[in-house]
Amino acid sequence: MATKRELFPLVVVDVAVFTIEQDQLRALLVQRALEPEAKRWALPGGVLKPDIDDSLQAAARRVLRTKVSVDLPHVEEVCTFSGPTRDPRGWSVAVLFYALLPRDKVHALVRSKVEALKWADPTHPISGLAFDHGLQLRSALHAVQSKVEAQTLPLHLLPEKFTLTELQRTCEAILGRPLDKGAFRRRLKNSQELIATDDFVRGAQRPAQLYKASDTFTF
Amino acid sequence: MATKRELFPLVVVDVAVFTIEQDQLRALLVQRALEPEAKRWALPGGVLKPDIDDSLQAAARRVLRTKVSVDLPHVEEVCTFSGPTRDPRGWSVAVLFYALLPRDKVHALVRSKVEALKWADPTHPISGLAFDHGLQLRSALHAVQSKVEAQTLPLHLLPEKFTLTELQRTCEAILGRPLDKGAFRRRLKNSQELIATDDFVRGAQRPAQLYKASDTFTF
DNA sequence: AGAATAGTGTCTGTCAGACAGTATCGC
DNA sequence: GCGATACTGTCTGACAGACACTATTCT
Repeated sequence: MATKRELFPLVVVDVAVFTIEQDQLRALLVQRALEPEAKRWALPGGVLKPDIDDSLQAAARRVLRTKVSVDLPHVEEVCTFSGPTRDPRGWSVAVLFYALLPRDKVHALVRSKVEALKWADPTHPISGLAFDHGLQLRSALHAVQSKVEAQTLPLHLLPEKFTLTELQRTCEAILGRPLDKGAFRRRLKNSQELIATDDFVRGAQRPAQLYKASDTFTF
Repeated sequence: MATKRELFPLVVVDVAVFTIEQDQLRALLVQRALEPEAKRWALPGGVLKPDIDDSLQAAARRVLRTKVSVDLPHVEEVCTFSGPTRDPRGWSVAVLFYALLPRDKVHALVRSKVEALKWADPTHPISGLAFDHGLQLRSALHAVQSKVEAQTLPLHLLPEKFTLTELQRTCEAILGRPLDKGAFRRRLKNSQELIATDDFVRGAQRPAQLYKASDTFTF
């Protein structure tokens, strides 16, 4: 006798939220409050609600608003994970997204409907996550790394204005390897992606010029 | 009053099948036999069947077996299309894949459960396709072009053994621009992706050496 | 021989990595 | 002045595009 589950798969969205803390790349994990997989750490995710979501991407943004009270405009699809056994509730499709949280908004997150939040280091595998979220996190990391490797600037991880050194540290944190300062700055000068502002950061040494994204920039 | 459709989205897979005909890139279209959008041209696609599919990718391969009687081992996910209005049946998720059909197997296709088949030129937009398949086809084309632009060889479009000139013509058809012969061949010599065979093509002029994919090659 | 296609060699511009050098701050 | 960080200039090697050149076949 066929149940509804055998005719209609469960559709969920999961989101890997990345940020930068102390020049290190971090990924957001939430501790699940409800079954299945209650109490286990997982990527924030939720079941698609066709009655209130206008698209899968909108569902991903709703999940972030609901679980950590943050609205991130830039949410990108990575790929899907599917099959009869990845979720104990039955045949499921998980659509994975990633989002970048600006470094200066890390402490704006508020947990809601989850037991706890934490930031983990995604650059080496994390075991024990719920469902196939360990695999999903690796896929999301790879997607972000490919994007930066392909010369895209991860400006959404930075405040509105930032120094070139901060941007370089951010790229290095994502890629997991050092970049040459001269080559990095030369590339940015030649591209039209950044606009130099008149502001400078006055710290303990020589002031650094602040830059911002050009109007034409899109991640 | 909520219907089932408002709680469970329809999940479908669509596949853009590419091949090479007379040194031109072609995409497979099928004429739909059933409502909705009966009689209109579309990408081959079908509803996910959780009771017989082990994954979305397996569903995509099943669709190709069912509709055009071909089993293609290399089916890659592109992205998803979703929303309440893209399919008249209600809120739907379409997962788009692309597949490459070897040039020498173009005539192995047999229509089944569709009115007709045809090969279209995907390099300029095709209007009038069912659902959002015009948009999907553009996305799939872009995915294949990006892959080849990123130095991946589209060997699945060629017979098992092929000449370097044939490979170059194939890449040119996908990218829509000419490639330099010297640079193209130099790159292949330096990479370890191809193996030279002892066979030659004897045609109307100087024989050309045949190559095959190296064992380590993966698309 | 001539046409046609296969295949090679060479020049050059571009660009990234390496790294040394200069500039400007706080102390 | 000195340390620290910001920023620039230059050398070099890798590589892609351009293109001319040679090689081998058929007619």
